[in-house]
Amino acid sequence: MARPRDPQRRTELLDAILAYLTEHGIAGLSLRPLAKALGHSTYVLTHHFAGKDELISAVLAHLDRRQQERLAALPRPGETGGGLGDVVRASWAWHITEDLPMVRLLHEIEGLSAAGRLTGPYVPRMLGERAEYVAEVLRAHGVPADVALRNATLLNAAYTGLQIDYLTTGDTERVEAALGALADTADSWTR
Amino acid sequence: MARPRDPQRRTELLDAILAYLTEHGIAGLSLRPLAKALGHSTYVLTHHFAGKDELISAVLAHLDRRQQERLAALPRPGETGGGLGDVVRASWAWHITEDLPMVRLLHEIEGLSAAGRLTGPYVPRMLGERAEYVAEVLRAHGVPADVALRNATLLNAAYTGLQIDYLTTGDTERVEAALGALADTADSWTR
DNA sequence: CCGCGAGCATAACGACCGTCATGTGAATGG
DNA sequence: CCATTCACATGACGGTCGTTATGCTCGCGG
Repeated sequence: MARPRDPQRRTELLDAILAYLTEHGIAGLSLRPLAKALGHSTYVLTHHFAGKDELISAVLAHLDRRQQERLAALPRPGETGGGLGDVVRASWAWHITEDLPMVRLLHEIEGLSAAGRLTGPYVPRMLGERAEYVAEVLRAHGVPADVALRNATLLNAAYTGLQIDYLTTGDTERVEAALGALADTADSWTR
Repeated sequence: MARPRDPQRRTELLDAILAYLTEHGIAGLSLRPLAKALGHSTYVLTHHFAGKDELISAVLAHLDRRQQERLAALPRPGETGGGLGDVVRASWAWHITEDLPMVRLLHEIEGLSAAGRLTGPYVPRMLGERAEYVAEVLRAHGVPADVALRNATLLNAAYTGLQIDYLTTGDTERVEAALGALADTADSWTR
């Protein structure tokens, strides 16, 4: 036996690919420009991943993992402490000011997935994990399980829709007024 | 002078193209398969539209027009008559049972537009027209203009997000419970 | 009824696509 | 230290892409 495989290489590549995708999108992805941006030949991509389709699946899985970490790092307002609206407001501020390219990519992916143009379990899984986070917070505040699930679904849907609205129209004032109302509603659920 | 141009041809083509796009998506659009589906050669497309980019712009403009007609045909609940929630429930039922492929296409387009991968004024304009319809209904019920705009934004965002959730996860029960709550909220604004 | 232009097919162009066989060098377990 | 395996570049493959030059047909205005 000789030279063992480097188990980190794949993750490094996925991080670099993800960074590339946040700037160039995923819909018209082409392997040659991607490889060039990574400073390699296209063979690196077909070697570590079986082909383009498998690469995209791996990227979605990686993205799912990264979003899970993001959720886990979020404050989990219990029966004491701040409300859910604070999480909404803080998330919005972070997304808009620090993480816009990634948010754009996520909405491109969600749109393609909703259109049935992206298969695999990762996108529905990401939606489910977000819903579960919110529902858990609501239940911790004594909200019955079915109401918690319904309101979590509604809150996430509205948040997503407002992001799309903002990204599409750029109308900060109108969208952030609506976001304020949404955050207030979320607060009213946890008080 | 001879044979005058047929002014209907372009609209006929756009309708046929739109029908094709609802089944095959717009992200990976290729002229050859599209032309074949129309029963023509690709030259029909480059002849009536300057090129692929202009064709897509024309399709988006056409789609915008079709959506305007849809909005105009919607009931306009005034100070008397049914509430806004009824419109929400009826729209949902129609979208899910009769117009799913078009809804899929619209979300693919919105996602691409939010990601900045689709230029032109048509997608933001469509969002604006939907918002204006809802805001107008709210104002007709005596809601102050700024509140009407804010709630219209919120309602449309939530509706869009719920559609994406449903299209992605297929979880009818959970999403329709949330839709019910949303429709009830909309009713409470117009009573 | 003639001629012209609209509508369209055909076929070719160069560019780019994803994939893969082959070759090379470096690293490591035995 | 050597056999082996990984990591990667190179270059070619058949295929598809958007676009366009050329030419035919057919329907209307004069």
